[in-house]
Amino acid sequence: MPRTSVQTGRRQSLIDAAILTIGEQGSLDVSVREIATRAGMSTALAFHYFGGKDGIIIETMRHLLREFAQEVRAGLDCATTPRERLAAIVRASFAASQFERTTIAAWLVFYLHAYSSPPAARLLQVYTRRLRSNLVDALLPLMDRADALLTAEGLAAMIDGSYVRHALRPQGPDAGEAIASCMDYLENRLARGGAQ
Amino acid sequence: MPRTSVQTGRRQSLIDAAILTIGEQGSLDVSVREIATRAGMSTALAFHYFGGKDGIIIETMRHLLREFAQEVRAGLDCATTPRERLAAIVRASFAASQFERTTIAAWLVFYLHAYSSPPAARLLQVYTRRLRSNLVDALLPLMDRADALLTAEGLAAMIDGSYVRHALRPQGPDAGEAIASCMDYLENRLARGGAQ
Amino acid sequence: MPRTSVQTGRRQSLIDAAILTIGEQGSLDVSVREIATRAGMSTALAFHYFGGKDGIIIETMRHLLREFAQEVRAGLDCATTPRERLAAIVRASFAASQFERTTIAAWLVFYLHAYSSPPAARLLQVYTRRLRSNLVDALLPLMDRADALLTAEGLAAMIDGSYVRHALRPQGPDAGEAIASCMDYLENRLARGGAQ
Amino acid sequence: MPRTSVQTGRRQSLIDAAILTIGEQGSLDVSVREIATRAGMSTALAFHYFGGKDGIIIETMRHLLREFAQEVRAGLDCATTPRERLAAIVRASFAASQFERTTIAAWLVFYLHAYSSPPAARLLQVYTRRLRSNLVDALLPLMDRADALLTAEGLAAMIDGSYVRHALRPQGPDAGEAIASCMDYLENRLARGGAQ
DNA sequence: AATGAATGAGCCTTCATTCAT
DNA sequence: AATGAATGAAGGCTCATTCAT
Repeated sequence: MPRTSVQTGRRQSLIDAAILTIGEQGSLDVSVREIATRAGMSTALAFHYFGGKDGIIIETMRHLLREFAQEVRAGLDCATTPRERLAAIVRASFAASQFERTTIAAWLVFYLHAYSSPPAARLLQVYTRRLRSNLVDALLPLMDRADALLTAEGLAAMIDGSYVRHALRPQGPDAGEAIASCMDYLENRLARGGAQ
Repeated sequence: MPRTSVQTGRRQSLIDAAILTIGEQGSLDVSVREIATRAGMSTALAFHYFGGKDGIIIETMRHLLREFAQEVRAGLDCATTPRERLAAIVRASFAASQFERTTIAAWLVFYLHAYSSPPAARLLQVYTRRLRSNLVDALLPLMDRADALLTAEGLAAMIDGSYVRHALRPQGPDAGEAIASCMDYLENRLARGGAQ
Repeated sequence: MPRTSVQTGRRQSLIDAAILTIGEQGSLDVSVREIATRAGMSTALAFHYFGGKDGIIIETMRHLLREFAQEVRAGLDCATTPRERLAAIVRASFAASQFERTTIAAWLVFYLHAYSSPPAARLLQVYTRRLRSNLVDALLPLMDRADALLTAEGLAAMIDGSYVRHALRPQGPDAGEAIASCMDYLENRLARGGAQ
Repeated sequence: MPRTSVQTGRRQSLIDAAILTIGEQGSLDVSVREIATRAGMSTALAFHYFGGKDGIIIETMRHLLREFAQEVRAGLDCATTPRERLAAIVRASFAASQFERTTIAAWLVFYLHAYSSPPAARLLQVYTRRLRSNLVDALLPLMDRADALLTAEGLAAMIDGSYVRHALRPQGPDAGEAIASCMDYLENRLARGGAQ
């Protein structure tokens, strides 16, 4: 049977609450009770919807990844030149929906979680690979394959590093600076032809 | 009274076990019991030495940071030119003692922990600032102040990003590649004068 | 929402078990586990209902005080003359529901607990004051205010003292003797007009 | 071998610390560590001297009882008439060395402890009986045996009750009032011949 | 659909106690 | 005599999870 709209709404509330709670705490060591309370429902209902804490975690992760993927797709749809495509991917990474203190922390938590949880690792890998192939595809018209691979890896590292560092800044994250850093890296790679 | 050598040894065992356990689990949500058992002592003794779980965590963090600082200092002592100084810092970041799967994960865990724990945040900031000033000092002979600040931030992001990404790779981290990436970033910044 | 009858029953079971356990042990140093087991429920459920050990203690104390207050009220309702009112209060103090070895010990434990626990002290004071004003009110028709205050205090001391002493007697407490002692004190005060 | 004076001093320090700690806490649920620390020695030394927590408790109790017995004996030595003997016993009960907030609480704690600890009960009974026979002996010249027994019991209850009640008063205990209450009780019994 | 009741497991922590020095 | 090291046991409490309603 199809999910009722009420169910969809409840599920979404719970995922939102999970991101918030996990992000604030900077850890998965949060109780289902707290998440459920925040989402305005009983613990038992959260279990009913997601089957368990693991379900909540995986579903929350999936939500974050899906949102990011949409952001990327939307950006790519409006881009025509390779450079525009690259800029779109970078911009998507720091889009408003993602680049907020709490959400950043949640991202990092999931990164770490994937480190020891196979299902989480699988989930993350799917998106990681897709992003990587997006980057390489956009770079191939601009350089040879070897350079493209290195540049993609470097850019991805730059993006992730900016994520981590901005999350830590007391003054809060700044998407503009992060994007500028990444694009600067990219421009330098393009200008120098990746000569190492 | 001075710490006896047996106490020092026990404390170190426990810190090592903590890094291992936290790193493997990718989380601070590990029991003191597991850490203590791994270190070959009773839970109660761990409390006797560290006062509590928080004490263990903070002390473990301090150990990691101190070890990194030593690595940096050792590298800087052998460096003469600015470029060598920069390379030394980068290399220290991926030194063998740090850049191992488990240790990397522990680093990230502490990063996240600082996110919600003031004492951890203070501790981390001390080292973060020192590293930053090391980078800027080494860059100032090579470019103007504004560029130096941007480059330092970018290089730090590149280092952290490489950390995160290498931790996730199924094939395990590769210090050589990470160092190459960071040095490439640096060279490009130097060559182009940071023109954005 | 109103407390379900099952909840009320469970709560009462736990309070009864608490009185028993605390009374037998003569101390608050009893484990929640023991109380809960005796009440036929899990430790976790005890926490669910009472929020913690403190909650159990305070609620148990409240129960004891409430029961005593009811006993007093019931006695006063049947009394018409001042002397009858005084006798009623004395009798209530040694009523069957209160004057049993275990319960007496529990009373003393709570007395002592109030000594170092502000919430317990507050709770106890409310009842102490009410009892005192009951005594003084009943005495005022029989003597002047100054004497009434002294007599009330003396009678209260006599009641408490009988409590303590009877609790200690190997042969167990004897309500009749205790009541006789207290009434004798009272009669002497009335006969001599409290001349000191 | 005889106890060295150093040992005697240490033991006394520990007993004093025990009275203080137990009295403040209003409970035997205090750690040996706290007592020992307060007495300025290590936990292990406390064990060395007293054999265990039980030893500390019993010895502390014994100290309190002995001190009280001395106070009584000293008072009786100066008394010549039966009335003076009775007054001496009452006064000893509220002597400065005993009637202080902390000490009172400690007394009550031990009373309760005797409730469930045979050794403590035995100890207490010895003194209880001696006090009782002191009272009866002093009363026999003034009334017949039956009345003397009742009066002794009543006076003892009055003393204990005053103890309990004064310990609880926020304004602190007042020895003068307590003594007056007890002597008033006694005078009334003597005047009326204990006619019940 | 939704929730309170209920619990076993586990965690952090403290404690009384012993032992080697 | 005196102490730090060391531990098994126990306690209060929380949590993920199930179940009956």
